[in-house]
Amino acid sequence: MPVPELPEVETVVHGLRQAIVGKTIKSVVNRAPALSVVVSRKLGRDSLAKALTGRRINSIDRRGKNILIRLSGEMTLWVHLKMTGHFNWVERSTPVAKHDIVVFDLSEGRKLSKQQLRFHDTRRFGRLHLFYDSELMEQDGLSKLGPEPLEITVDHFVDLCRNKHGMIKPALLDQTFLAGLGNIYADETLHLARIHPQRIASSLSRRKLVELHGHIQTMLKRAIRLMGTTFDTFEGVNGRPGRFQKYLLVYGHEGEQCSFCGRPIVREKIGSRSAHFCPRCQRER
DNA sequence: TGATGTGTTCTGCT
DNA sequence: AAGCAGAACACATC
Repeated sequence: MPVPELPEVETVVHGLRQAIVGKTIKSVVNRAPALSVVVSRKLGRDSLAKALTGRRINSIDRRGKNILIRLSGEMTLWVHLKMTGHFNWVERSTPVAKHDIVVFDLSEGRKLSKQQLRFHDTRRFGRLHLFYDSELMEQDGLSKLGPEPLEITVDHFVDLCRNKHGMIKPALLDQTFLAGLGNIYADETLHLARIHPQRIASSLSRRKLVELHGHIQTMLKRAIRLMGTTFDTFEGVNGRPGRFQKYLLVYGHEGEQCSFCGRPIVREKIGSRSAHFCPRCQRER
C-alpha cells in the first residue's frame, strides 16, 4: 500500500466529505495510545472523546497532506495520515479491527448513522490533533508548510527553486518548501522533466523548472482524477491505491526499461531516501 | 527470533 | 542560516 501523498489525501478528503459533512459526532471511542492523539491544552483534562462529542462536522479541507475537519464551536480536528493511516466508513456491525485506533459514531438529526467512521493505522505514525481554530495556525506542522503544488504559479515556483541551494529531490520532499509531494510523485515528475534528482535546484534552467512545474500539476491532477473513480464507494474513504498505480514509470520499477530510452531504471539513496530514475535521460549535469 | 524496510519529521552536526 | 545525515516512530515481513 502506497504512503498517502497529496492526491491520496485529496481522495480521502472527498470520501470524508460525502460520508460525514453535516453529521454530528454522537460518541467516540479512542483506543489509541496517547502519542497518536494531541489535544489542545485549553481543553484541560478533557479527553478527545469528550471534547468531540456533540460537535457538528461543518466542512473538510486539505492543506498539503493534512486533513482539516472543521467542527462546530470553532474547533478543528487536524489529521495527518503519515504512512499507514486511513479512514474507513463501514457498517456498524463490522468487527472492529486490531488497528482501528479511533471509532466515531455519527448521527444525522436524531438518527444514528448505520455506518461508523474508523481511523485505522497499523504503524501508528498517524496523528489526530484537536485544537481551537484560534490555535491552529500556531502549530508548526501547519504554519511552516510551503505553497500548495496545485496553486503555485510558474513564476513563484521558478523563484523558489532559484533560491534553493540544495538538491532538487530533497527540496521537493521538503514540506516547508512545497506542501504535498512524497517520494512517488517526486520521482515521477523529475523523470518526466528529465531532471537528475541530485541536481542543485538553483542550477536548473528556467526552461527545465517550467517543465517540472507543469509535470507536477498535470500529474497531481491526473492522479486525483484516477483515485476519484472510487469516491462514490465506501472504500473511497481509505487511502488504498487508486488506478494511478499503473501509470507509474519509475517508482517501484527498478531494473525495468525506461519508457523514453529503454535503459534500466536505477534506484539509489539520495538525501537518505530511495530515488528511482533513468541515469541516461536524467543527467547529473 | 532478529534484522530489515517503509516515509515523514525531528534532532543535531557541520 | 542552511543543508544534510541519521534517528525515531511501530509494525509487517522475511
